[in-house]
Amino acid sequence: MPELPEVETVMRGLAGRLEGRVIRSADLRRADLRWPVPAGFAVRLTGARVENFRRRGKYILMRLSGGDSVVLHLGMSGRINMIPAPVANAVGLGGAPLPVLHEHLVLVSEEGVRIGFVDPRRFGSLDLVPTENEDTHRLLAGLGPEPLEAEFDAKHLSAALAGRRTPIKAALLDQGIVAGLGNIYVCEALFRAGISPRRLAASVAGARAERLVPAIRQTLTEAIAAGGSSLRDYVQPSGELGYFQHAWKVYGRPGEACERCPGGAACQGIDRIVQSGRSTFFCARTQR
DNA sequence: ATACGCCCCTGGTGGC
DNA sequence: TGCCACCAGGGGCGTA
Repeated sequence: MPELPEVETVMRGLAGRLEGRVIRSADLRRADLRWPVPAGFAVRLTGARVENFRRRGKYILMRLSGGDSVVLHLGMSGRINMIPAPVANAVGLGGAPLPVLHEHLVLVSEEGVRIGFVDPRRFGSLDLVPTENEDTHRLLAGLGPEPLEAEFDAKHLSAALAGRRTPIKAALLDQGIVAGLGNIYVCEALFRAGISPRRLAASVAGARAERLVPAIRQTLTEAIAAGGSSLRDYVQPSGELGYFQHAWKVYGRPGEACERCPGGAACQGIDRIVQSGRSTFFCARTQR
């Protein structure tokens, strides 16, 4: 599921409820995620105060008093369930909370806010790293620049793509080139930039990179403003749906006319192809 | 160094 | 109704 806009939305939701709060209990129910969750994980969280959050690419970092940062990745199917503190003396129908399938970590704050990390496919991960060394964590060390920061510009992108003989689609999915893009937003950004996903990455350096950088920025910024895209299982921590999926211009819309092809005979509609095993959606007429 | 399959895992959907 | 193939927002790893 989650690409940069969804991860950002999840992080903001967590920050709103947890920042400055103390974790009363941490219950790790499964440790066999993408990688084994380290021994003692839950103990290190229990009693710690949540200082603040940071997002790096698709990773959420939760900084704790005591010097640890939790490194959370949502994988393909990860999400956060957040239940506000129960009203005093409230009696639920039937009492006991419904068991949540695939809920691997449950945190309860001192105020009684309940945070659940749910991840059916278990491609997500949980780890700890000293806050002062966050960026040296093995999963973060190789990440490219943040696409919404100033450091990400056409000059940097051109340099990163130089000599790359792989399709631009694959290059943009490479988190070492730029951090946070996934299958949906790469398709959308390439459409906006008018660049074919099949074009060799090296040939995007230059004028096309000048178009691609703002296209990526705009796509991500608009998606964050919409609360991300809700597909299948993605919801904001509050349970609200993101609505950016309604703004997709090519992703998931094979056969439809693209908005830049007003019904002309030259337009064959939005194409779906497979690149490195994953679906790519694009307009063959307007993306070159 | 780069690039491409394969694999990890569960669940939903659509065809027969 | 049942079964099965295929698809899904990620990404590390082994191999060529």
